[in-house]
Amino acid sequence: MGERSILRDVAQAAGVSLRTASRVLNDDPRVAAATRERVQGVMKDLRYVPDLMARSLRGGTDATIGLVVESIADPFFSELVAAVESASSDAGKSVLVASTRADAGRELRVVTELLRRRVSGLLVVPTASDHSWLAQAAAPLVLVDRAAEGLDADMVGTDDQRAAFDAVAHLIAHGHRDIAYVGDYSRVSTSAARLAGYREAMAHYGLLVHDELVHADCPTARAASAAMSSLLAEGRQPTAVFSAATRCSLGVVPVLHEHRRTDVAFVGFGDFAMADALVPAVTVVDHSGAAVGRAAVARLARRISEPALMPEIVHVPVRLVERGSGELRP
Amino acid sequence: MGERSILRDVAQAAGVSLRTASRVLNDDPRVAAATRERVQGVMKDLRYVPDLMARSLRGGTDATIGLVVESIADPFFSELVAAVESASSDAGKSVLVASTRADAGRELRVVTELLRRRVSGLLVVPTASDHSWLAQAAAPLVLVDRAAEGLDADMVGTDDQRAAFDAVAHLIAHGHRDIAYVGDYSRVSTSAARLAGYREAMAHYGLLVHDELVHADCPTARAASAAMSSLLAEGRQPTAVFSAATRCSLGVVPVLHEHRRTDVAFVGFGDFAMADALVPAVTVVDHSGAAVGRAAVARLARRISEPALMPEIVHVPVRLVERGSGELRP
DNA sequence: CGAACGTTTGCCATCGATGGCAAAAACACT
DNA sequence: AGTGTTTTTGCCATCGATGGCAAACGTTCG
Repeated sequence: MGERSILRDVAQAAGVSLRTASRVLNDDPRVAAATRERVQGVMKDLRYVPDLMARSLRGGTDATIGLVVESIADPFFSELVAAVESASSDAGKSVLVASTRADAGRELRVVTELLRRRVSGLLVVPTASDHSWLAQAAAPLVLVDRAAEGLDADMVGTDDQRAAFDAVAHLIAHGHRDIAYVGDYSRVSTSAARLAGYREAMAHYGLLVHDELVHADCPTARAASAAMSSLLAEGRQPTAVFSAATRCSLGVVPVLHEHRRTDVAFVGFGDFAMADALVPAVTVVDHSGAAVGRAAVARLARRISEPALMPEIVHVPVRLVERGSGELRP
Repeated sequence: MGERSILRDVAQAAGVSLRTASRVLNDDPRVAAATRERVQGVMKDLRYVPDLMARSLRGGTDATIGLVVESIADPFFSELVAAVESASSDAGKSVLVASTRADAGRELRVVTELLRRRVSGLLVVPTASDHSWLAQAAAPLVLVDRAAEGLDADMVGTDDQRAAFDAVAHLIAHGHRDIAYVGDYSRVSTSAARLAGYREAMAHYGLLVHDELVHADCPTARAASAAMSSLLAEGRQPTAVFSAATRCSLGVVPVLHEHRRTDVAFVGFGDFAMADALVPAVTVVDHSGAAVGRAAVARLARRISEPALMPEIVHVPVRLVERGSGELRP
């Protein structure tokens, strides 16, 4: 429970001025080798630990980055948070997390709060709505996973449309023509892009999109289950299904198993826990939060050091993990 | 864009002293109503936002809490992080997250880093190893999920042994006698407690534990899969399985399905995404990170306001979610 | 030996907000 | 009006570290 010692104590004990002690702390070369060693010795003895608050106040910026996501518990975002924390920590920065709960008001509040902390940079997964106010933010900013309306800033994410295109093209290449789509509402911009990719692939290979096979109204696993059940129960039967979100896959896949319709080909957007243990193992687009998180941290570091950079869109490559379910033939 | 304004600017513009402006900011009653209004008006006009670094430096403590977990991406921990962020945010505190990657050295580093930030409190999921050094920590501390060796501090978590006991007793009540155990190594203290609960239940109901049915060596889903496969392939056949971790369940359940042995009863420790969509739906001990997180934040708040409190162990109740797989009879 | 130079070191102000204390103002009352 | 009391306000120091500048030191050279 020893009193925590400050730089003044160190300086005093070493018989030097505060300024010199500070120099030693910051590896300033303008310190005689002997003095440096003496001071460092004292620092060890007193178990001196620099106070980051003081440094941040003086320096005008804190060695933390703020990360704002929609929901921390979501598998994709939790991977993202983990990767961001890991990469930042390696770069000597701590991470402040905050969630918006998909609420624009709350988003404004948490971002403001982070700015008050003088974070050295911000990573934000924008919630759908106007974000021009973010342009005022006095901190380097990188958008993650999706672009923000009314805001020209760096964006690191996946090329959703292209990834969806590839996934659907994969199914088409295996002979499927009646391919169902199950995904979230199109007002979520990433969902819209994935649906566009689906349509683009169908069109590109000269296939007709049957609207009854398109369910772009499943925000939850439960909704996706219902959608899949109804697809199997009536109307034109799909020989393959493309699920545009992990949440949806978690609803669709069990239904296929339950109805013993594992003959229906399946490709999901986003990996999930049991995917490779099921029979057949589930083919997915490897939409990993980890890769996006790492790339976002890298881009933010770049923007911090070179603030004048033109805003840029960075697309993290995704790959199709072929495990069986996506390679079934009709 | 616009220069960020500081309290001095506000004071100047309102024609009052810095101290008075500060009083207005902190709702100090010793300010005339008229003055207060004038100052508040100026604050609005200048879009004044107080600097938290300065406040923290002066106050000696920052309105953040530090959260240290083993791995952020793990489903249990990500729920925990989400709940902690949510509860803290409601209490006006930000959250700094850090992960230990199950490395004692890294744990020491990240905790030290958080202390340098003068967090107002620490929530730590200790990695197995001696933690007496944490007693020196100059910040209120609450351990989460498990106790730490050599450290007498608050602990908020589940009563693992009891929950495991109940789960196994549930299987026994449904007529099972040959109950297999699949779980992580016993050097993880929570795993040890769960195994103890299993043994206790068996003993309590006069059943013999067959060592060949006990697999306490599965740190991953893959290992659990292998364990389950070998259980089904040879030797004494279990009529029920108790999986002591979500990770393990994610390995065991697919194997049961793959071998079409869904007649084997199953109870898992920890809920997971597909559990209620499978057939039969999976009975689990609802070991939710959310509840633990909320309780931990509450306890930390209490400890911050009353530092002299005796350390205490808080057990968050868990309940058995009966969905079908655990109610099968032999 | 003193000038001129480079190397070390130290003093003071600063970042932005808050706490202690005292001064000023406002009010009550004899 | 004068004194006492309460309210309202302001000055200054402080939290801990760092930057600018100047002073002290040591060295080399004319």
